[in-house]
Amino acid sequence: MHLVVRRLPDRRVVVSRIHGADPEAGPGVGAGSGAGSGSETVGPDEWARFVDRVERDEPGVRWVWDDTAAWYPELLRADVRVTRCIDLRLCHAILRASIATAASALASAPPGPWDAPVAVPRDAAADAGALFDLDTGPADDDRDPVAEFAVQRAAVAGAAPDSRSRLSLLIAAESAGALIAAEMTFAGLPWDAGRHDAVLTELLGPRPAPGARPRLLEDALAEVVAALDVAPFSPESPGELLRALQSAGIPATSTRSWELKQFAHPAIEPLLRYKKLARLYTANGWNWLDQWVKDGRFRPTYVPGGVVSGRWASDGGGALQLPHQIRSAVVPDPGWTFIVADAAQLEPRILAALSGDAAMAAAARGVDLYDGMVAAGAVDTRAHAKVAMLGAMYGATTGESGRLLPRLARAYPRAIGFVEEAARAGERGDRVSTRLGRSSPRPGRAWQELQEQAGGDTATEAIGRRARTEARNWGRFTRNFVVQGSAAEWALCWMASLRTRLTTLAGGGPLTASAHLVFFLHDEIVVHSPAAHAETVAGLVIESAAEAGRLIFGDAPVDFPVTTAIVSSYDQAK
DNA sequence: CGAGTGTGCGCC
DNA sequence: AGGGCGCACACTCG
Repeated sequence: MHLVVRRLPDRRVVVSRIHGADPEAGPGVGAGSGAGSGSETVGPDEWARFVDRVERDEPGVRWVWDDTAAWYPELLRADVRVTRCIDLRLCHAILRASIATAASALASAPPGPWDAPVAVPRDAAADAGALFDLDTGPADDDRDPVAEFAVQRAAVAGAAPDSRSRLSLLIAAESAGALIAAEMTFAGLPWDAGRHDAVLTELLGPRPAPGARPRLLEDALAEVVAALDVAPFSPESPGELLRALQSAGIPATSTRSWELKQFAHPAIEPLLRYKKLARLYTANGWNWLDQWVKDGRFRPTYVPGGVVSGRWASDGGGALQLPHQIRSAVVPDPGWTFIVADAAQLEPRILAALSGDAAMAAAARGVDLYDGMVAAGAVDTRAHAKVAMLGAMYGATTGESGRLLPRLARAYPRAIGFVEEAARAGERGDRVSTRLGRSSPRPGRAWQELQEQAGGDTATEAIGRRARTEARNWGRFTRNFVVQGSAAEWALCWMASLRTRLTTLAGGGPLTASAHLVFFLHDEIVVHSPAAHAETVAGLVIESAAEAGRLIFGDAPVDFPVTTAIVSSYDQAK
């Protein structure tokens, strides 16, 4: 297996793999003939050194490859960093679905090898030869990255002028995100297993034998059984639990905690305690620790673009759902510290900027947007401001949030009108787009058929009701999509800007020898940094947030303040 | 017995 | 309630 390197204008370097017979006799770098003119081949043993040399000799180089997750971990293990890349797989997905490139050849082509998900070994780090042994996913022979890159550039070039610049930014940001995701997995989140064990022991009792319940869980269950005056049962089974509750006269219809909370019965408190502790035990207990924390690091796989809105997903260990209960186990190395930063009220600020609502932008001028709304007299309390805004962005129609909406719409007609319009578009079956041009998917076949049926002559009352419900459901999705997705773009730009600044600060050397990102959670980041650089890094985090706002919204008068905390464990932030 | 679905709950 | 996820477990189905 050899690697083919082809150079394009503008310091683009396209890399791909060749299967089958070697185009060159020996390893090393040579002028290739087998892979076409103007290309070089690089032997697998030379690959990391080759990239390192090009990065040094040709500043500003942008690597173009099919899938960052398949190329970059190998380089990181060799202490080689990449400054910029284009991740063709991620960008293909964006451009194929974007309304702004709907007329392109890329969008109108039938599904091809670039539409298939690429399987990457789950634990690439444990499998040193992974890069050269991939035998899953589409054959590389079917995926010519040079041709794909040309098709993608043509798609962007064919878009309307302001879409063009936004899509270019989106593509760069998405690709930078892929680099960051690989780097965060490589670095890992520093994790103190001893502290984690201490938290578990305090809350649950000592680690039980396999199959047994922890002592404090057992105690809570005994209290539940006594209070209900029933025979012992297994609360993990919703059926058994429901029967036990009902036999004690509690008219529960489900076993959800929020429903059980409303019943005044002595069994409820220990039952809720049981559920809380059981959750900790099963989701983030000793088994989780054994499985996910190795050598003082938690290394989840991040999945850039894993959510349709452009948010990241994660794979393994529930990285994006780390409960606050165990964040005290996230501890920096000796002599190092964490900078934890959080974008304050990101989504409502994004909405203010998206909609150009001057009144909401004014409320967003201060540190706390919700306080700003109260100060402007739009709502009476901060709690009301928050619940009303969240309701507006999520599409709440009833309850407190629904009642506050008219007031909000009077004070901020452009902002509320913006999300309402996104909802109407979804209800019609239209697609919507984020600020930079990521578009929502079309509703499914069943949805469209239902709407058509409801519009026909033979539609029954029941069909009409179902169609309207489904239309409103899809409208809530598109309503939220524009805000959530644009916020995800802001966060990508924030991280990408910060990554560049941290690289400059480091001035070279291995990734983990200087300040580096170790965690990302939608609107929050954690940097692991030598203690001496903490204040500097905090400053870079704030600069990067300002740059993200400028990149995406230009001179729109909306601030994106971030709170930064320099802490010696993750739970100390906020 | 394994695969798929539903429930409940953690995070934003 | 109302958007987006991942994961563990119970349960169902073939």
